[in-house]
Amino acid sequence: MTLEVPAHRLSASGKPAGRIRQKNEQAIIQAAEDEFARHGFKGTSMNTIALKAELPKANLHYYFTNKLGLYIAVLSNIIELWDSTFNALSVDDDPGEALSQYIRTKMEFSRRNPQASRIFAMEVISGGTCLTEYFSADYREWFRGRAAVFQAWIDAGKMDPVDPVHLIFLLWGSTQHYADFATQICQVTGRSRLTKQDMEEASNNLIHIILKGCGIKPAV
Amino acid sequence: MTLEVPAHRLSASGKPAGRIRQKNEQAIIQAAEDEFARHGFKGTSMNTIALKAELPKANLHYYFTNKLGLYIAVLSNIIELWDSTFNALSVDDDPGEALSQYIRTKMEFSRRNPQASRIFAMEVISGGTCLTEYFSADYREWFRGRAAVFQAWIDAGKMDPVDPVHLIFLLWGSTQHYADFATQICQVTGRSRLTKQDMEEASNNLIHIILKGCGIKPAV
DNA sequence: GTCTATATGGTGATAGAC
DNA sequence: GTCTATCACCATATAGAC
Repeated sequence: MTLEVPAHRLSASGKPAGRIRQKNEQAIIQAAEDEFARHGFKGTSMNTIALKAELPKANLHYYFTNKLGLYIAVLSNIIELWDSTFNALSVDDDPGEALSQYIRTKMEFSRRNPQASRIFAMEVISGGTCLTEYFSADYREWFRGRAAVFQAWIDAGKMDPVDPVHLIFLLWGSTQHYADFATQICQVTGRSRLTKQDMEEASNNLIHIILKGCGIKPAV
Repeated sequence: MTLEVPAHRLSASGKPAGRIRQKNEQAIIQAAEDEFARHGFKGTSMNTIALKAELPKANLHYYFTNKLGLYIAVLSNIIELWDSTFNALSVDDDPGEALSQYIRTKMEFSRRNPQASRIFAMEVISGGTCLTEYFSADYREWFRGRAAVFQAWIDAGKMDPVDPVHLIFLLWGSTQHYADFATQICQVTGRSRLTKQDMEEASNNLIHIILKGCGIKPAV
């Protein structure tokens, strides 16, 4: 369920990477995340990334061969974190408890890694051509497995018979909105940034509406 | 509540535009929408737009002076349509009726104008620097007015005391998700595109969960 | 392993012929 | 009003010195 790490991410010999390499690669990926989140793939220049990483431009090509390789490396870094929260949901959980926890975790993730969420969003919005490999048959299978958890809760009479697929989209859409559209949210609410408290209030509201809307008994 | 139309959108004399001009400008804006939605502002080249519009590249500069002017023209075209649906909500409406109608309208808009939604999304995600003028004090005032409608419904005991501001974000986020993340939705569900029927099912699910979640009596 | 210097092609924009 | 020809610049990428 992760993007395959491209061959050129390994050191030329195939041995584990050295200290300098690790440090430099990390600095480059960090800088690239900032730039890709703000300008997308095509809109980002290797030069800007190099300046931000405080490394010669040619080094980026040394570590990642080309721009696409760097972009894929950034994306795979992100996606590894991404689905893990959603994997925590299990048939045996209490729906109210599990969903509340999921929403809080996802919102906290949105608060701490807004750029990760934004890069993923921009990639999908612009057609997701770099993710075709990721959005494979495996991914569909994984998604069906996740939807099956909700179906099991429905069959057990623990929640209303809503469509599990659309419920997942509601969960994803409503939580990611706080990372991706933070600029708009700040503007209309007159804030300069979303605080931890803002996000907790948002979580509480989402939990109230979604749980009640699905006929789920709230967690105690 | 609309972006000011730049002076250069008027013909040089200030008179209404001629037929050829109107036709060419429309073709350019249409082509620009496609490209900006796929590659963002920086990632889009005037050349690509010109090729898609089947016009000489220099014509774009003739009609819109520069790239930013064209982008703003596209954005203002979009935003005019955008808020109009949300303005329809009024204190005197029945909440169940009005919200159901709003969700359906918004989803139908997402289905018919996915690119519009995506350009707006990418602009906001990447910082919204071109929208600072639009996200003005006026916009905050307008937003507060919209939130007040929900507050009035709450005060009248027609719905639960949820936070109106977060409810608006839930409405925006959950409906736009179907336009912006259509690629991901199609991949996980194994569809090639979202049909009218898909969107109606999605609307029904959203309406069920959100109305019930807010303690609103469903429309008859 | 690292970085300077450079090749090659695409970018936004414009001058000036029609 | 419209479009051809061209500018100055910046993009990605690489060759080769250290």
